[in-house]
Amino acid sequence: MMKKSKHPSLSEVAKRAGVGTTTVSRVINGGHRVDPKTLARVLDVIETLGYMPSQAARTLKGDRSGTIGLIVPSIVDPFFSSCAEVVQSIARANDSLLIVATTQNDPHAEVDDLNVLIRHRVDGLIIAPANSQSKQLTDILRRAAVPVVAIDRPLIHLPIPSVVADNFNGAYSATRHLIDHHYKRIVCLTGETTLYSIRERIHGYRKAVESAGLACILDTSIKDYESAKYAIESLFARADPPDAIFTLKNSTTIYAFEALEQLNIPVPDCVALLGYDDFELAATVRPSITVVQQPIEEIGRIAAELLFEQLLSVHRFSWPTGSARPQQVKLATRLIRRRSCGCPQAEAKAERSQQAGQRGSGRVLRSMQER
Amino acid sequence: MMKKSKHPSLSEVAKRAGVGTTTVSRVINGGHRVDPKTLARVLDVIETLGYMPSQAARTLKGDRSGTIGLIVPSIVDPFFSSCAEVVQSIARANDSLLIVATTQNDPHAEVDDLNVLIRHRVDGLIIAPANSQSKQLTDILRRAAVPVVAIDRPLIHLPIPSVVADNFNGAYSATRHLIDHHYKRIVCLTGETTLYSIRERIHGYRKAVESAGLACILDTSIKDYESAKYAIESLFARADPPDAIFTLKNSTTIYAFEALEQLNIPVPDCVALLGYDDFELAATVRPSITVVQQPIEEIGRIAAELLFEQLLSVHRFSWPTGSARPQQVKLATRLIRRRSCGCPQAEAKAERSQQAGQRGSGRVLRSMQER
DNA sequence: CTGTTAGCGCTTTCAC
DNA sequence: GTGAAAGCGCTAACAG
Repeated sequence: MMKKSKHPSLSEVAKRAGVGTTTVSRVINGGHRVDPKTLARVLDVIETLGYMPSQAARTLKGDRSGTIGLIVPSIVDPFFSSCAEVVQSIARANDSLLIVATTQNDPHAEVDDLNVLIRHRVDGLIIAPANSQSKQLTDILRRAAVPVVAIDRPLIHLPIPSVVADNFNGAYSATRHLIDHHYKRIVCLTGETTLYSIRERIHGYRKAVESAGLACILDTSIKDYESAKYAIESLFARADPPDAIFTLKNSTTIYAFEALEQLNIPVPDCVALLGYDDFELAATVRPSITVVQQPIEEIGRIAAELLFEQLLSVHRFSWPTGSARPQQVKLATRLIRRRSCGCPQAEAKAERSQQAGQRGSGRVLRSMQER
Repeated sequence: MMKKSKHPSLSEVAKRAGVGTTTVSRVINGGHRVDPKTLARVLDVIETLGYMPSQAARTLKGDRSGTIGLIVPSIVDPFFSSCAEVVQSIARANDSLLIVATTQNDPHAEVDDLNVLIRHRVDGLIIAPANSQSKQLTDILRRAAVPVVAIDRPLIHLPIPSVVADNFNGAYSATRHLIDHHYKRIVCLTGETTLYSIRERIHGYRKAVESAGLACILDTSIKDYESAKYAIESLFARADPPDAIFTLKNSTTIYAFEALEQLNIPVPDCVALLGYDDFELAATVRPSITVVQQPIEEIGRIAAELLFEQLLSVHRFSWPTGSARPQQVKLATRLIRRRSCGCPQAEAKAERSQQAGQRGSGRVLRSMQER
């Protein structure tokens, strides 16, 4: 004979304990104002039955669902998995579960994910929008009236807070660094030019080279190792090969590094390499790679904190105090100087402690507020 | 005047459309057996109101919650984030959301997470248990009667399916490979010896060295770069330094690699290095690192498929057909020969295509079934 | 084809 | 301290 149903319900507990449902409810919510003897008995029944309150019922009753959603392009991408980890831990600290949905930067998938999450009545949402100006996305968000924080890429057309890195200045000062090294032909390699972050970086690069009177050599065709190798090969086949390469994305940096090695083009002697976004082995490969480091965990942490701030205030007041809320947080990046740009070798030991020490040191650059 | 409530309900839609709730319900569930004109009207109202059915209500009503849980040590760990990504995509294909919870291998956190997920009535669960033989964990799982699949580490004391890599043979043949290179003093470096996977690898290593009549030199103290460096330093300060190092974990491999470089111990000339678990730049660093590659995505994919198989069959029958279900899937690993073990350099181009080609080629070694 | 109705499991007045 | 009862939003019998 098998027990058909799945989970015991509160009323079953009440029955078995010989009390009313109210009492059981009180017990599982802290056990205040319950007679110690009753309390003990109810707890005992709960234990025996293995009772677990149904979040579905609670949610239906009007409570929060106890979940927040995270919509990102990918979860294998170290940038977003780091964010996810931080967000998850903050969610846990706020008694919430994290639902992760990935979009591969496909606006269609993004809208789908968003709708599903709304059906699930997530209490809040953190999203790295594939398209910063998607009308459809903002429409849904506006209607759902669910607290949202955008990360990595702001969401325009809508007064919602966002936490992003200062892509423009990160790229600008990186390029400046190359210029200071007296490189004259600095090429910029990238792909995914539809993304806000990449665009900002391109602007930073362009601003730097142009104001230095240098040529803006931009190749936006990099999609994989093959295209990177092809691009580099072509560049070096020309009469005026570049003397520095600035890659705007983690994977592009790696592709370029491998291609240069494959093509026997010495770095930094023949060409310098500087990448946007740090990665685990950037200091270990030879030559070590100079990069623009983003305060990834800070982004996740601040976004999550901003979100739960909203959640709590929404709980208290029906609408947040008149104070300006939608903050646009922009975090400073750091240039990590290693060998590939031509800088003298940093002592590895030093870099290690340096890396450890700067954890979570991303500073808030600007924190404008406006409705 | 601000609208107080949040989401419109089905009955509001019904009222506005001048129909009964059943009709609306039918509409949002495919719109079958509904008069086209009524259908259109209802859809219109839904559109206007921005109505989104409440999953909470559906779940309460007895439907599946449309969520599955994933409990892993960490989400930044490439191994688990890869699993997560695959699982998420399969979940989506089955109209389910993925809730991710991380434990940092802390059994306490694990139990907490599990309980919360059960409260949320996840339809199924994929878990990489911190402790394969946790009584508490198995008790909860048994009672909750929620479909579960274990990954990376099996869950004993309970007849649930698991999908793991063949750690023993992976480590065994890796060690054999070093032995075939005529190394005589093969040291094994690791930490986290409480984990099933690590233990299996140690067994594989031990079996190989012992049956070859070599010494078993095991250092289980590696926790970070410092400890790795210290261990290696100590080993080489001895009269009989090792001529090969076998690291059992991704991070350990990297620490060892960096420490060797730091200590100016040439690889593979002075000492060979072989690591368990492949990583992105293993082929790019110099020397490139020979590793045991695990079929990570396969693990995630098979686990998710196994899980949804259970979910579907549970739906049909109240209990799965008498056939043996709890499969213990063990997937073969591959030894990727690169330079650090002393093998001649593989042509990089070849490795690239090789890597691409072998994606998802993890073969099922054994697939035993037993109640 | 369509409406009425009875709960799903829980919280929450409001009485006792 | 405690219980009875009214829903939260939805689905699924049952009637029509």
